Amino acid sequence: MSDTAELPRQRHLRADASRNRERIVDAARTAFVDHGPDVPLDEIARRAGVGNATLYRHFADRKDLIQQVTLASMDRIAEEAEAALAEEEDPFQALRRFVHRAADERIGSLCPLLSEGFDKSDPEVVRMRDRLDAAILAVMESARQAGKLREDVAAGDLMVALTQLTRPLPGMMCDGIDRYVHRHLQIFLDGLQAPARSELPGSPATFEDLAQPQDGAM
Amino acid sequence: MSDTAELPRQRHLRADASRNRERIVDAARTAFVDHGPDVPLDEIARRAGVGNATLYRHFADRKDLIQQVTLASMDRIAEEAEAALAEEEDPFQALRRFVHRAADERIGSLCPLLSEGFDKSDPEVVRMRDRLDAAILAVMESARQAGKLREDVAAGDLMVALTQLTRPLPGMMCDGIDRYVHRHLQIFLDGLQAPARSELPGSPATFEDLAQPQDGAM
Amino acid sequence: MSDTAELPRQRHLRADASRNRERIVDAARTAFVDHGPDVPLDEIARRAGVGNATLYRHFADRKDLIQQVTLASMDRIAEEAEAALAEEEDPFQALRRFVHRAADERIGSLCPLLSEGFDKSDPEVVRMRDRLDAAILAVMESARQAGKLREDVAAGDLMVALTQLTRPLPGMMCDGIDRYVHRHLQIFLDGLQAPARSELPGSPATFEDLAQPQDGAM
Amino acid sequence: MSDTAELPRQRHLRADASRNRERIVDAARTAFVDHGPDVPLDEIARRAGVGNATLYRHFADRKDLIQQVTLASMDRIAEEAEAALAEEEDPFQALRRFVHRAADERIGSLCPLLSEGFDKSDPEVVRMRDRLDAAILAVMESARQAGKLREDVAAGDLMVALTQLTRPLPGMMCDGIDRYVHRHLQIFLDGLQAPARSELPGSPATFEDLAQPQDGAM
DNA sequence: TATGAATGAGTGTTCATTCAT
DNA sequence: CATGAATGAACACTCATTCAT
Repeated sequence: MSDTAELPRQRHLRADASRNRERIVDAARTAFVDHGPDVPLDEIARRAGVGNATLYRHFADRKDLIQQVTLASMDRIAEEAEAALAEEEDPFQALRRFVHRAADERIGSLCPLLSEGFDKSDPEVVRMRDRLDAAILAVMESARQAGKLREDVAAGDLMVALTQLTRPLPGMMCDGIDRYVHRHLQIFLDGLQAPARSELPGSPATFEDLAQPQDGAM
Repeated sequence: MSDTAELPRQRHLRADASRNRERIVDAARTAFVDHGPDVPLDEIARRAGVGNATLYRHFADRKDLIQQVTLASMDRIAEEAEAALAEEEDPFQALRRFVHRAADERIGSLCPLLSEGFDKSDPEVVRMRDRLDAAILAVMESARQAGKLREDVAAGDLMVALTQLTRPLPGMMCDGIDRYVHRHLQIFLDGLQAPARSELPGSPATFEDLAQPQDGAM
Repeated sequence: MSDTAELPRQRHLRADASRNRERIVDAARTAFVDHGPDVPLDEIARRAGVGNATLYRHFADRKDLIQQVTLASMDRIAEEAEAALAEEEDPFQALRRFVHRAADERIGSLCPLLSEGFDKSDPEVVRMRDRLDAAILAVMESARQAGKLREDVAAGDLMVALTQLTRPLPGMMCDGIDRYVHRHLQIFLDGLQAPARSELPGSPATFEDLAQPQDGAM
Repeated sequence: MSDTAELPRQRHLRADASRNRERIVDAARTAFVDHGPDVPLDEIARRAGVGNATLYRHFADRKDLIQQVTLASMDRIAEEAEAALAEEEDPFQALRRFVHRAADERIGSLCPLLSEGFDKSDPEVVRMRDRLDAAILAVMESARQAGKLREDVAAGDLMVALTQLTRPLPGMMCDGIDRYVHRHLQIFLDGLQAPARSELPGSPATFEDLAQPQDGAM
């Protein structure tokens, strides 16, 4: 009935069960942001106000939970990219807006989780990645067409740098790092602007590159 | 016989004990880089080829080990900064060189460790931080004097961004992230160049700011 | 017998969980008696027939377990004192009965545990101590009124001596010390009888004195 | 102090070695008194001002050290008994004096150590026990002959009670228990005086009984 | 279905004892 | 002979995951 059709894991989910699932995902994101990726699952369950076993009813294990949380985050970020492209007149300004909004989504505390044992072959993941890839590519391509974005960077470069620059420092309150995040992103964006002020080593990293564990490219 | 007067923890350290200490510190740095800051200490001991208790003879606990490893790394990085300033003609090129060399030192996998329960009042730490601060400030000031470095950034900005951009993604082979690190640093450096292409939010972060847990500045 | 409502730690405790808790407390008391206060908690769990983590679900740490075991023991001993006073005609005989019954409760292996890191400010402990204090005082006062108990002793004296004389010798089978316990208590009781046969050094120790870590009195 | 010829462990012991041995035994006794029988051997070595390995050169293991410390203590106590008998006119006063002096020797913190894995067949132990037995028996017999000591107690009773009443409470500073020790011993001695005020359960425990691990007697 | 409870495997840390200088 | 160093075997405690109500 409601538009949960976007993540139709289980077809017929009881109303309270569906609500529990939502709460767990939200609690997990918050917990990851606050205490890092090793936060006890019991803590997440506690924050969500459910028993620990309920968490396991919805998510097979920690990896699965991370997967779902990450998907939800990617969904939001893709929306940000799409909105930025649609609403901003200046293409490079759209890129700036997207980047800063993604930072506010705490993308840094979630995307690193991608790397652990993340199942990149999961169809859900593939679908979401493609969507996000497309959205970001669109923003970048628009800026590039306008001559505002340097030529030697690709979407993968942006995502990795964005992720890294917004990662919480372990043990440091999020407010600690937050003070710097937007400054550094702004500097990085300045570096992305055309004309390029230096030559980059290596080759542009596309989104697909992120999925490949091993790469000999240089 | 000039002893290693630089870190005179214990006066008379037996030759083999000293060798073990070195091996543990080395193994720890490698292990932190490979598996993150939560790597089991037993794993570190195993890599160092010593028993676990030997590790505890040299380092009171995980925090202490991190402290020592970090100090060793800061030492190396300070040297890099000093050497870059002394040997490079172009002041901004000195900054570039320092940043890329620091990345090769895996600074990203060590300095974040600063944030956890790091004892910032430790005299050794204070001394090393001051030295590193001075070295980086000298590089930056030189570049600034030459009109190559934007005005609205300070040493703390550089250190945090450098740290973040070089952090290993947990679980990802180091080679994975390494592919991007130097590209991103180069972009960031481009963003640092004068003239500034945008206005930065917040205020420049000095080295001292990094030591303060709570800051209301924005 | 005290009703179980006296220790309503958790409101709704599942039947099996409650049974486990009981078994752990019992196993702990036995283990403390058999192997002293440093017996591995795993051993206690093993005796109770539960996993080690189950023990930690019920008791935060060793201190907590000791606290609970001690409380249970104090409860039983207080009952003994109350019963002795109520049922024995001869007041000094009531004292003798209480002392010997307390010995059978293995009080010696538990009350010493009071001294370590025992949280004397715990409301449960305070309440129980006050109850035990009142019960013993009543017995002693009754005997004193009858002119059977020497004047220069207080409840603290009795408790400490009772505790010491009934402590198990580490490593000695309990039966080893048991052979002597009741003999020695009987002798001690004889020494407590009025008229006093000698003058005691120091001053009577009240129950409150036992709670004070430091005392200059002599 | 008895001449050192009594403990001719090693025939030709270098002067400094002999001094070290003494210091270790002394440190061990103090450490046992202060921190209980589980005090780390390194702590004892530290107090003695020697390396830990030196301790192992003199004593095979913890058990051996305990054995030697106990022997030294028994030696002192035997002397006290002999001196009391020789110097006091009133036989029961001799008993009182011996008991209080033995308490000052912290016998309680050492004799319990007898029970653990104590090698009772060690000739040294047998010899010392016989000597101590004889000394105490002499004191008691003297008092009994004078009609001052009740008939139904033996030397083993006295030693066990004396040990128990002078044991330090774990974790409680020694001064804590010290306040009570002499009071309780005095009461116990009063209970020992003839005429007996009650009938004792069981049978008198001789010194030999203490050596038997298993006893069905009652 | 949701839940509290149970559990075993894992980690940090200590300590008795052995080794090498 | 004396010592600092090394070590493996504990033990306390945690947590992801499974079980039973």
